[in-house]
This record gives sequence, structure tokens and C-alpha cells, in this order.
Amino acid sequence: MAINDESLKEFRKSLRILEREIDIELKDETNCCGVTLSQCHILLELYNSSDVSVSSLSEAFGLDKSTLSRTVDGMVADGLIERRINSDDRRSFELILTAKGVEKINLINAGCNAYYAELLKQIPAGKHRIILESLKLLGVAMRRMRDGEKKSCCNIIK
Amino acid sequence: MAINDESLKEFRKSLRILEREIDIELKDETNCCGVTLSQCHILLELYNSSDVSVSSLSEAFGLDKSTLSRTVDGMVADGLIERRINSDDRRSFELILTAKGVEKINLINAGCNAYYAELLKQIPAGKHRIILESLKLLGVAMRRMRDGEKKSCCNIIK
DNA sequence: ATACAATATTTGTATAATACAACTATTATA
DNA sequence: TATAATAGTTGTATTATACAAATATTGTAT
Repeated sequence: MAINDESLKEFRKSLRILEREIDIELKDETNCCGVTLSQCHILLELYNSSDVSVSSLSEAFGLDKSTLSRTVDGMVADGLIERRINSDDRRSFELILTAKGVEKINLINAGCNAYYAELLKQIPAGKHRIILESLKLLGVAMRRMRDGEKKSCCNIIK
Repeated sequence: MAINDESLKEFRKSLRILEREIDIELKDETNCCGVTLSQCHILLELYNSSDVSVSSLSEAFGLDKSTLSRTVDGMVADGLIERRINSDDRRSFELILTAKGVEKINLINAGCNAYYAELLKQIPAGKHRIILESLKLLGVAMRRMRDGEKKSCCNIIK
């Protein structure tokens, strides 16, 4: 498949629609659990990664550190996570789930797993493998592009 | 592939990472063009669909109508779009791009096309077809789930 | 070893994004 | 025709976000 403008347009449209739906689904799921979408993203990150800090969240989400600092504030106030001081580097805190946080993320995961299990049932099983492969290929490539792009804004079209 | 919890977890993680990267890329692109991300999503929708209204945007994005109404206000004030009264149904306005809006979306499209063309070059050409197919399968299925789910919140895990 | 630069985080400030409820205007329906 | 439904806006409150400035700690180069 040659990469022409038409296929790019189609590709981008599909990506955009998918992005929206993922976002809407997760918003639905989190509303049910009494956390905001931002908080939910942090809970998911804590569940899936180790050594999470304000900085690592900032990096992963592409948001300013101050933004994450305040979201974390709220979650600490709600008793979902704790700041554990890092003895190696006392500038940073390791963010960890409290029991309440674990409970919450378990609830979210259960809801999302149920949703996506149902979703996958609606898609021919033979396609599941290529779907997973595709998502990974794209995610990895985009992340790599971002890492390589520590240049200036709009470096591409100039 | 049987759908077990482990593969679901992997699937959801890949989806989540991809969603983030799409969002970060688009944010980058829009910053360059002097519009906000919300405005950009509306510009893209106007570029790709016809008969766009506050209600249809609300539907497509899963956001409250009041939210869209205000974002549209800002864009009208900036001269990017216009509200054209619908003579068939005078409750609604058709939202249309102004010349300035067209210029802006062309800029955004050029930037995104360049980005994704570069991205696809980093992925084996043989995979392009299955990637596009996968995105479509997922997007369509999720949209269908959402349409079917006009029930209550948390209907799945209860 | 000290001065300077880099890193991790927080706080001050301002703005954008968002929802819910209440409201107006118009259209559909019983 | 009265009532319900739909499209949109506005009031109000909260959340999300960025940028800049500040603090504290660590790394580095002389």
C-alpha cells in the first residue's frame, strides 16, 4: 500500500474515532467509580508500572508536572494514593496505591475487562491477533517518534 | 486466541498507550496552529463530516451540549466557524468553516499528514493494511457498543 | 570542595474544559 | 390544542491545564 493522502486521511480518521471511543468508555467506567478521568489514568499507571512519580506521569501523559502534582494532591486527600519519600533521591516521591486505591482500580479493571471482553466477542476471533499486533506497532512507533522529536514545535512541516 | 484476563490486560494497555500518543501528537500539532485541542477536534469534525451541529458534536465526542456550545462560541469569536441557521428546523444551527477556519484545518491536516506519513515509514509496509483494518474494526465495534448501551451506568459489571 | 547546572516537586496565577441544572425557542405528538 | 421532545444557551461550580517562579536535592566541572 503506497502512502497517499487519501489512505492517510482514512487512517487518521479511524485513529481519531478510536481515540474518542476509548476516552468515552473510560469516562463512563470512571464515573461509576467516583473518580475523575485524570485520576483514573493515574490509577491505571500505578497498577501497570512500578516506580511511578510525578515526573514519570508527566512524561507518560505529556502533561505538565504541575498538573500532575495537583491531581496527585487530590488523590492523596481522597486516600487513594500516598507519597512515599524516595531514600535514594530525596527530591522525588514514589507514588503508591493505598488499600482504597487498590480497591478502586480493581473495580475499574473489572468494569473495563467486562466491557472489552464483550467488545471482542463482537469481533471475529480470527482478527484478535492482528488487532493486538496493530495497536502495539502503532503505540511503539508513536512513542519512538516522540522520543526522537525533542526538537522544536512544528519541526515536521517546516 | 481465547479471551483471558492476561490478554485483555495486554490489549487494554496497548489501547491506552496508543490513545495517549494520539492525544499528545494532536496537542503538539494544534499548539503550533494557535488553536486549542478542543477547537481542533471540532475543526476536524467539520472537515470530515457534513451537517455538523452542537448536538452532533455532543454525540460524537460524548461531551455535554453546553460544553460544545461554549467552545463553538469561542471559535465563532475567533472567526473560525459560523453558525448558519437551519431553515428546516429553526432550533438548530449548522456549523460551517469560514475561510480562516479552512486555512487552519488545512494547516493542521498538513502537519498531521506529514507526521503520520513519517510514522508509517517506520512500520513495515506489509503491516499497514492490517493496522488500518484493526483500527476500523475496533472503532466500529466500540461505537456500536455505545449505541447499544443507552441503558444505565455500570450496566456491565452489575 | 565549592560553585554552577540540572532535576523533582510545589505554588501562584490565569485560562480552558467540563458538567449539571434551569431556561428559551421550536418542533413533534397525542 | 396541550404536552412532550428536541436544540441550543446561560448560570454556576469544579476540574484540568500551562507557564513561571520558588524550594530542595543531586550531579558536575573546575
